[in-house]
Amino acid sequence: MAKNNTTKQEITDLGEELIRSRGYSAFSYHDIASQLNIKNAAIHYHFPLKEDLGVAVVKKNIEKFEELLKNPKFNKLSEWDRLNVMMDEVFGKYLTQECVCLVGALSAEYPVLPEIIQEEFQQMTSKIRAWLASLLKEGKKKKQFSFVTTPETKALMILSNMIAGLQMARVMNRSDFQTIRNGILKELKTEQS
Amino acid sequence: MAKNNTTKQEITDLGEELIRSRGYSAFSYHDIASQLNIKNAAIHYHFPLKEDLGVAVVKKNIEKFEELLKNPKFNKLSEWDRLNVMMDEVFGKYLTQECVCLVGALSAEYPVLPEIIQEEFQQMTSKIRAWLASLLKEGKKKKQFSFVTTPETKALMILSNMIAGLQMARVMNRSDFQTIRNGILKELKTEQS
DNA sequence: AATTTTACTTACTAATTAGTAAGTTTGTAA
DNA sequence: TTACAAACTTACTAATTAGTAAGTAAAATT
Repeated sequence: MAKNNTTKQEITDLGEELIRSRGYSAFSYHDIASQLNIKNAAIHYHFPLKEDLGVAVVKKNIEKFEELLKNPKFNKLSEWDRLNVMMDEVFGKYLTQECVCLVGALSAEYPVLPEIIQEEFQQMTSKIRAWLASLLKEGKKKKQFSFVTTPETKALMILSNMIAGLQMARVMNRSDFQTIRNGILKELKTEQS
Repeated sequence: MAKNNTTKQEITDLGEELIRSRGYSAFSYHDIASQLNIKNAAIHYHFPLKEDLGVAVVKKNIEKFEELLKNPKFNKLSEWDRLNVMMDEVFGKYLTQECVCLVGALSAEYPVLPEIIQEEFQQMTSKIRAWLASLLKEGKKKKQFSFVTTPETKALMILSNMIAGLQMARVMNRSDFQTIRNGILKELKTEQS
């Protein structure tokens, strides 16, 4: 038929949304099929195994992240502004839906994920960590950021604030994420080494 | 038969471990039955619905937490030491297993939890948050802690560090949690208001 | 024009799942 | 000692699940 050459992408996008809202274990091919008005087997045509879809979702996020890092406009920004863009684009943007970030969704159910997803997911988190640590290091050198720990430790702390900030915002108040976000920025401004 | 009057408790304990390691959606009554050498229906005898077991697990944790808060020995400790005990008892103790804390496990799959579990879980998180905020407030007054945000914000930040710290430790390095823990303490020592 | 490939649908299977109904055995109370 | 209740097991059901095999229609290739 080939009436719709974007079905595969629609499946990937909805798959990601379902992973972020319900988790990898808790979403089913039927959820996707019914929402996209296609049949179960159509999803299996594009992604024979559920783990194939999972890997595609993680890979898509890695690519999106790497494109952001290569974006010249992004790289012209100050360290401070790049941190803000990261917080808003990679994490805060999911606040409007009842979603968490992909890192938060997948790390919570890490032991039950298929090995191939675990491996891809490790790649993703280590890339984000490494980038954030280098941003913090550079920003500290330029006196934009102030913090007392190593850049690697501060990167871990900010990342965990983002991840669980979204999770907690879903349980209690939507504003909890913004509260945490503002707290991070305030500390980066005022801490002393 | 009544040969074992602790079966119910064993089910609750294993249920909690499974929720923390695999998640609420991803564990089944069969997992419990096979590990405890009992039958499926034996679990349904004690907990007719899966959500009944979920609620029991959350309630058990609330009680454990409240008993800690009422413990005279615990209350004689300094704010600094109470924070350390909380970090180690409520969170860090699960590091040895491939588990996260209950807050991290349940908040990640919050939207798919039965309503009755959601409500009980909200109680739990708000109690922890409130207690931590008051500890930080008191500790700041006594010059034990130093931080630039409100105690409520700092409580949120430390909590999210604990929650996602355990999640990330499972994905990357076990030591990530300790790194975050030590970072929190270092910042509390050295930040300026 | 004939053939093959793409992108599906129809129709299914086998496994896993929460949950139930009807027993069975043991301990306890009358 | 009889009745009853507690704590199960046996044996099931209905629903959901990932995954498959075979067919079909349109599009691209030859």
